Amino acid sequence: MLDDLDRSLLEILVRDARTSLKDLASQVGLSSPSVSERLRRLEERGVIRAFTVEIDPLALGYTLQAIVRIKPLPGKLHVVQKLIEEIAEFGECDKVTGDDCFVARLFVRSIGDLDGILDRIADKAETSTAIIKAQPIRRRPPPLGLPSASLS
Amino acid sequence: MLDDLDRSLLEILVRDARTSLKDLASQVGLSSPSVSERLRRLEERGVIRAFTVEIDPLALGYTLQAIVRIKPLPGKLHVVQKLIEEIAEFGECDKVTGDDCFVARLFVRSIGDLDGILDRIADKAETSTAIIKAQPIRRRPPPLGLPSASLS
DNA sequence: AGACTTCGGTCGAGATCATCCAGCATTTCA
DNA sequence: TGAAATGCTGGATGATCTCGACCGAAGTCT
Repeated sequence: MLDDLDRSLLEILVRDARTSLKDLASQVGLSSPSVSERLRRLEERGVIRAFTVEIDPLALGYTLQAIVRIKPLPGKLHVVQKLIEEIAEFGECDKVTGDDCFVARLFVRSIGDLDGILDRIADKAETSTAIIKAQPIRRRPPPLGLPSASLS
Repeated sequence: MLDDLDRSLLEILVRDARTSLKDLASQVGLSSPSVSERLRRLEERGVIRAFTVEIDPLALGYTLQAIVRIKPLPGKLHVVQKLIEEIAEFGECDKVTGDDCFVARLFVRSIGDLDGILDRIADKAETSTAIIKAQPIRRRPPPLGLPSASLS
């Protein structure tokens, strides 16, 4: 499904999505039209979901991040999910197995904001919040290697 | 610190990091050298942490994701943190307040892999794992608006 | 006030890059 | 075996980026 060249291209683009076709081409040993075509197909197939930019939340004034576990009250699941989606400060949300239904990441500018946002769901769900003190690993893709690399 | 033009540029780039300088320029109403200079400074200041590509984990064979809460045994904190960093399948890890010290995202290709990886830290930490069933919100940046938009 | 400096911007020319197209090698399959 | 499909290359052409020169507004110093 993905060959070595595709993987090399992805690896380079993960590090710098603005690498020119020419550079990509010379790094993987192809011509630029070939690279262009490969990227087009990777996007088309959905392997590449998006070219994007990673912004430092601090630069936008978000000095605090929290992981919030959210357990909607009976019958409130959909309302809560919709609410979460609408609150732009939620930067990520997963629906998981187990007692807490959602695990979400919240960006806030102050403890006050945190309180304000959690208040908005307080009557529809139980929440439990953990403030992020450090980020040992920031978002990174899973290993690009062949399906066998689990025992690194 | 960031003016409206910077914010517009970031907004465009979040959607497509490969937008050409010329397009950026015409969309925000500047010349391309100006845009180029602004991007350079945004990178230099660390506002832009990276231009990157978002890859569908499924395309790499990772059919399963889990959120793992990890509570190192007494004295094992640093060993555990190092271990997590070294295991490439951890796609994200935050150190948080509260009882569980780390909250991490794990990409795996199968339940077997999940078990294998958790085994590697089982003797150094208590873990509790929640399988991700759906992703209501995939990674997105916090609102780019001015510091006041918290009460959306 | 007037002169100087800095900062961020424009413009235009030359260099660089992306894209289009024709053509070629390889593979697949009836 | 031959036809079709695939994926590559190289070169021409048009688009884009970069660099230097210059400009004007705003702040600073005498």
